[in-house]
Amino acid sequence: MSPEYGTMARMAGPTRVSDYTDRVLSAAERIPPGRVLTYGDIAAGLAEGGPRQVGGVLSRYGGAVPWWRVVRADGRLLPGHEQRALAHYRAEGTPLRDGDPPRLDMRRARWDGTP
DNA sequence: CGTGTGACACGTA
DNA sequence: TTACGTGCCACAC
Repeated sequence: MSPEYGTMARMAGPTRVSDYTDRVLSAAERIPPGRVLTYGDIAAGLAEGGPRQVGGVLSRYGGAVPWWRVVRADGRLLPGHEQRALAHYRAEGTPLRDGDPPRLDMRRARWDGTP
């Protein structure tokens, strides 16, 4: 078992993280390996908040979930984490458009939501 | 209660 | 193709 992000997040302080944070992290966790969702996709799926809110949550709690599966709509890798993300993508077989710099092949990597 | 700030999205040049 | 402006929405000051 994979320890859940919530374990630490909820126990992190006197006041538990907002439900919104909970939902965002849950959404990120259910993205299958080899697939990705954009910040906007998650925001739309939650029907709450926007892409920037999702990004904000991931920036703070991303370390507890597969953050590399949540990407920008243009397919560019997260600045400052390109190598880390790339390693995961290659390991999971996530569709990439090799080049310089390498980018995600959003057309094929984007998860339609069906497991 | 106004202003600034983001791991964003999208249209336009 | 990249760069910039505008819209967006929750949150800290």
